Amino acid sequence: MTYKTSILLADDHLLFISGLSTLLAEEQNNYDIFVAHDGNMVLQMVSDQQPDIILLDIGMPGIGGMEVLKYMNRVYPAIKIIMLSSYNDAHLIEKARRAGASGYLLKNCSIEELQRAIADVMEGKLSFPPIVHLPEHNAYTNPIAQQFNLTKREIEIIQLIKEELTNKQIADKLFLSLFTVETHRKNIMHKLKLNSAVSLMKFILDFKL
Amino acid sequence: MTYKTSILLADDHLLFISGLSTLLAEEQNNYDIFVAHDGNMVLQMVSDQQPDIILLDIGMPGIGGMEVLKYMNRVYPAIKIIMLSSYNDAHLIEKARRAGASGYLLKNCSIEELQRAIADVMEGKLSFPPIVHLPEHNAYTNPIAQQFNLTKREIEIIQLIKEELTNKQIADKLFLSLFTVETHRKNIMHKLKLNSAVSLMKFILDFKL
DNA sequence: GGTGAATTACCACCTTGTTGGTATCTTATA
DNA sequence: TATAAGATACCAACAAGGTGGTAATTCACC
Repeated sequence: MTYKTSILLADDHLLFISGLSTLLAEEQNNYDIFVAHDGNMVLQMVSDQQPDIILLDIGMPGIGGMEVLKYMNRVYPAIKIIMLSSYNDAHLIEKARRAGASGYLLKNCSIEELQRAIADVMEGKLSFPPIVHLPEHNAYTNPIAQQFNLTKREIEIIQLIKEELTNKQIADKLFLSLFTVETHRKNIMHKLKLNSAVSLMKFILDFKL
Repeated sequence: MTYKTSILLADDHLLFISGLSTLLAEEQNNYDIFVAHDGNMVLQMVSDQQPDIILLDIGMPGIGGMEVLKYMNRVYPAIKIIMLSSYNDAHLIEKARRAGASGYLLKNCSIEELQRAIADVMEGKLSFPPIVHLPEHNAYTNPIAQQFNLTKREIEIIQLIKEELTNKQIADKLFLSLFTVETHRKNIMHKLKLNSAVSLMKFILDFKL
């Protein structure tokens, strides 16, 4: 009999782990699947079953995935951990890597990618998404900003408004006249069809400018 | 041959819908399963397949679940929609109900609950979680609000400030003197250690008051 | 019944932002 | 090179909010 890779699925969404365990159990590669739906249960299952790999939801309630990861890494360094997350966030990925994860998978990956990652990790490799320097959604490429025809300077000023600077402070920072900043602000307000500094702040935060 | 209930699974997490469709396909009750992983694909699949039921993730990126729900309800009123969500949030549940959903399921429900909900909805019933009046995290019980010793009235006024009302408008709405509102605002600013209306708005949004 | 917190109300002075103008200079581009 | 868009700068009148006061009334709670 061939060796079965034992996998612990840890995610608080029952539907997700039921589905995923069915899916994995169906595959010809044999897996032993265990499930846990909160941090405490993970700790329990790990000490009971000593799985090879844990697929660990990063966003579990209570003891979160990151905390479990750090704990596991300290107490069971032999167990490989692949973080599961909804977010393709370079920052999160880095955090997981530094905390000792063996991999990071997006929940919208395919089953093939999942199997590939499991296989890689079992061979001792790491499995992280390539650091894609996507056209990052900074303020300048923000679709909202484009939609409202905001200019570079206007967006720059919006960034400072977001930092709660007054027109005077912005003028000093950018070596501009107070009048100039007022003019820019006036134009911004027109373009966004707003009529108060407070509304502007709400707009900026709501639309993540 | 018995009639198969056709179900469209709409969720951006491929692993989730792969798993769930396997799980549902395995069940003795026969389902026809289709999947979609974004809002546009949902619209496409619905017009192609005319499913009986849509299991619709409330948090899809791009065109969100709520928007799809509203659209479906208008254009295909015969199709029943069960919202899938991670959040047991009375407010969200109410929103879904009012927008015409036939049900609301938590992603951490069991497969049995899912089947029960599908069956109920096919019979024309509604399937919503019991309205549990949990200690709701409204503005009044918000830990931040408590930490800063904000009074009921102050929180009430903060809610209106968040709606971009001016002091005058708040005074009219609450049948108070403008001076009174100014006083409340002054006290709020002191308690939060802020010094401008703009900073206050940022604080309110950042801390989700 | 007294105390303190909460709510209400007022005033004067100041700072900040809003609005609707005008006007010059630069820069990208057709 | 002509034109348009962008950035810069100024002004005046006005609106909104910020600050530091005072003070009366209500209401919960000891």
